[in-house]
Amino acid sequence: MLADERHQIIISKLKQQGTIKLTELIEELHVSEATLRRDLAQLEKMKLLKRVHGGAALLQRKGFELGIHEKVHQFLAEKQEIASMAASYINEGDCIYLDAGTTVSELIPYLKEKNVTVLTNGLMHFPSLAEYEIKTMIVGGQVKVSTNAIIGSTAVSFLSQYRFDKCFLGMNGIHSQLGLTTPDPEEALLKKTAMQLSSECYVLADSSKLNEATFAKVGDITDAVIITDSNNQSALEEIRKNSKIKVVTP
Amino acid sequence: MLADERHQIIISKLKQQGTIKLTELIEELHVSEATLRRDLAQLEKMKLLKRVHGGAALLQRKGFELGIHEKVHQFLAEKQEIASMAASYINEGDCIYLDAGTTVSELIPYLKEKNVTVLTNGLMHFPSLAEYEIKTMIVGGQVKVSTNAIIGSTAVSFLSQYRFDKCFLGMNGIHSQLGLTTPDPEEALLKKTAMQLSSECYVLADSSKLNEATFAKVGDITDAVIITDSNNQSALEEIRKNSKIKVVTP
DNA sequence: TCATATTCACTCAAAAACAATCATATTATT
DNA sequence: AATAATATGATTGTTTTTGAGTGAATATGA
Repeated sequence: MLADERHQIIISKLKQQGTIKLTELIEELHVSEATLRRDLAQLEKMKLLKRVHGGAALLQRKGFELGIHEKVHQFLAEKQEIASMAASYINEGDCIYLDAGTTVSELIPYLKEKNVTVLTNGLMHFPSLAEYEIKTMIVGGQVKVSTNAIIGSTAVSFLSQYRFDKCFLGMNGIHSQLGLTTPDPEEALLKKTAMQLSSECYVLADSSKLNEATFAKVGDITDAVIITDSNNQSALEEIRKNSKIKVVTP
Repeated sequence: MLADERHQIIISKLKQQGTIKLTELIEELHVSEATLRRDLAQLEKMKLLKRVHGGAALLQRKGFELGIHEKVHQFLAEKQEIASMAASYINEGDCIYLDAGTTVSELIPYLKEKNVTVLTNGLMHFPSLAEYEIKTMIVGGQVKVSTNAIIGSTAVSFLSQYRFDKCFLGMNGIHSQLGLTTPDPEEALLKKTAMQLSSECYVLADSSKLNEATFAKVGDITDAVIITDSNNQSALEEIRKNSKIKVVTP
């Protein structure tokens, strides 16, 4: 077995389970302990993992991938369905704004064939955008570490130099009376700005966000097309009355 | 069997399995080891695969993690020494600009205790900056996928809204007559802009860059303090004459 | 705290893979 | 057909990878 192959297996197993024992790897790959140790040492040097006593662990940097591990898998199926529907609204050559957030992330795989230009404030989207070779611009400004989003007044004024065919936003609260809300006022302002600059606005949110409200208001529910799933029928009916809402069916 | 035929088989098998062993190919194609080695060397040169010990692997240029890593390890010890010296020039509370590039990356661990504010155009720095919880701003603009750097006119005009105490730049060529150079004119322009906006400029480059020149000129060697290692004495003497150069000793 | 059991880092020798060279075979050109 | 250009295969010595053995370092449980 090639060393490179071993490395790939180690990394993929790590990503699956978060940590891995040396003994486990010995059994599975049928190579000596010394070799595996060398492999781990190399991979550590490449900053692909961190060695711990007895094996290795993912290095959870607060950069690109953090938080993802907990959040990303929640409602993953729903998020993918939602993203798939959202993608159907995109036309060839559109210029679109992608908000930070995990639901919006799921939209990226659909973008390649649409040949779009993307502006985003979500640093976590970048690896994926690069993978699909999508023409990308990044909003300049201050980085909010906890969400890997770029926010602040600089970001707002940067954003206002552009116009978009469509914007795709994540949202924490969608309420029939209280409108679209998100906890951080800075983020709210950026979302609001993006909406004003876009011909069409889409809010992507799983149904757990329906009939919820958080601190800072972004806009009214009529300001955007809301795309969500059907796992929260009671809330859906409430909101359906007076909004442009699209519901994906599983 | 035609050479071209072999090449196609190699590539298709690679795409199937991700990696391939040389011994495997020998058995399957019934040609000598030497020939296959030559084949792999050629295909590698055409960037259709990457040779690894024992065979070959697909080169995954996807996103971040790989591709860069080959470079990361070259001269790593030197880069760390250089970064360490560069760090000694930083004062508490400085506002600094960090250029994209692997050498500059090594500077980041030293920044935490200095309590600096960082503006950078290097997306690859972000995970590390986040890890050390450094106050960070990102330059807005177009992303150049191959280097994960933000460049272009937007980036330049974004940059010019700021002033820095120090800037730390990577550089591809440092030549006593031809000055500081880098292959991409867009990147050169951004570096140049950063230098004009900074009170003090530092160029971080291992000694393999000395007495080399590439396409686009950034400035003269007197425009910045050059920090390099001592592994290229002949080039050092040439440059030492008329520049502010600092040499780290291993 | 101590004793025990893992786990670790290091060295060394064997094996595998490597690059370089040269002789031979194949193909192209005149 | 003769020659040149290229591709191939065998041989060589060198480098890299590997696995086993050793003692030191670290965790675990009494």
